[in-house]
Amino acid sequence: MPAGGQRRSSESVDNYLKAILALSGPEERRVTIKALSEELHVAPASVTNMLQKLAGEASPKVEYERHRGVQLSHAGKRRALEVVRHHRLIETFLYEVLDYPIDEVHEEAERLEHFISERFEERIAAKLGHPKIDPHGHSIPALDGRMAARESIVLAEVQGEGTFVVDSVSDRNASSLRRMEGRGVVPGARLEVRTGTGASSLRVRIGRGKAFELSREAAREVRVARPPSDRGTRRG
Amino acid sequence: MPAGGQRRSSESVDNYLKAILALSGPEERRVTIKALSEELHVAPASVTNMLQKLAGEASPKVEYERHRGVQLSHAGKRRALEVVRHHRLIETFLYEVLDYPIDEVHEEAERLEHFISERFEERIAAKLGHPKIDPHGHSIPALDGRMAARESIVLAEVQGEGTFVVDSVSDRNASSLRRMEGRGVVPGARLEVRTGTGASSLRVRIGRGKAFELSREAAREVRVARPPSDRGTRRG
DNA sequence: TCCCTATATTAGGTATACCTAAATTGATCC
DNA sequence: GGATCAATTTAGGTATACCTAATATAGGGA
Repeated sequence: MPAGGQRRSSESVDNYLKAILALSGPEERRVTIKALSEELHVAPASVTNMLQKLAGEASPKVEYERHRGVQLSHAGKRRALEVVRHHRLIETFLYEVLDYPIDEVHEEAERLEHFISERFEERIAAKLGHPKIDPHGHSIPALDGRMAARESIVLAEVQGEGTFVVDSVSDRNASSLRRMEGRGVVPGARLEVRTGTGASSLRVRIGRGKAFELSREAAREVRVARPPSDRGTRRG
Repeated sequence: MPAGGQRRSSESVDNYLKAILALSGPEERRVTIKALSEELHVAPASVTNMLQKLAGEASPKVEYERHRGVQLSHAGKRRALEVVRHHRLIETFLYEVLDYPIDEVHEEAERLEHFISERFEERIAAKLGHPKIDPHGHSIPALDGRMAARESIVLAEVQGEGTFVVDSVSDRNASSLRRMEGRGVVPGARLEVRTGTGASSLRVRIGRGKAFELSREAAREVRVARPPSDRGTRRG
């Protein structure tokens, strides 16, 4: 037997499942080998191998057809959501209970998510009051895998002007995350887009603060929603 | 590269180092392949292989000579103590902060000890007020590897009668640990040995409770110390 | 001293999960 | 309808960490 991370349904497998879940989006499109290869920083050949293995198991975690990409099976989606639940609960726990800086939360969770027990999961959830949202603004899947759908759009894609509420900030890039926090771009903050059309950067304002520039690049990390008062209105 | 538990100084290697540390005792005797094989539930041949690998590294973690057993090198001891520190801090944290039952703490710590970051270690230590003892009564090594020496003896080896303080209860056997807790055999408890000579069981009493029988087998899991008031006296 | 046995070692294999290089496929472009 | 090319797949290899079976060795007892 290998290293030890194995008998426990495998860190690698978990990462493939999570990546497929993330890349297939809410519409659950098929995911290509290339996309997975880039997401996971693994050679395409290795991805093919792994998918063939996962598709050939007793209860397959993916549906895979040569040259046609993959989709999660029911079992695969279940496991992927469980790992996402772990990840987001751990992030919340590190942030709320252990006072981690927001930008260090992701990396630790990325490792620990594979190794915590059901009991650990249950205990931190209880300690946190069964949170539904993590510190980045992402929904935490429930125990049964259900997850609140969020209606939000990528800030970089906002056209024209408008007022929004910050929905989430991606945890993938620690330094960007740190800068966002420094500028008050945190979930729940009121965000006003001043000028957005076409330009390579957006001019935005947080609450009543001073307006500042945000590159489209950086704005790709942020999702925003219409403020509650704005229901049904369309302006952008 | 293998599963993922590898780039991080390896779960397996950590477990070998911990086992050598535990088996070599305070006198740091050489440890045999057989002892390690039994401790780790791994075939003797596998142990030999691993030790040869560890001894042949750039900065070797063990000193190994064919047919003469192993000892930890300075680096190896350092790492082993770091893992023990992780283990005991995690146990304390699970018990104190997450309200784990005492008998579930070990298994979870056994897994997580390999994967937490320095930051995590530092945060839980701070949260707990830099504890020196874990919930089983074991000393927690300091950051620099120093560990308070404890003067205690195995309860099973007590001859005659006497009054003691429970020093520690082994975490290796969950069900035994649970029973001990049920009877009040927990670190710090006052324990009186009523009759002990030769018999296959001991008659003991906790505090002012009712006396009960404890098999020598079970008593091997418990370490006791002379009560503070009893310094210098010898009775057993 | 020599043998015998427990202990240890070597030799050869397995599975996971990665890699590179070579071969194949499918889709598009002319 | 065939060529071209990017994407994918196959083939063959690496490292870790296990395993079993076969072999070697050390140290005690006759």
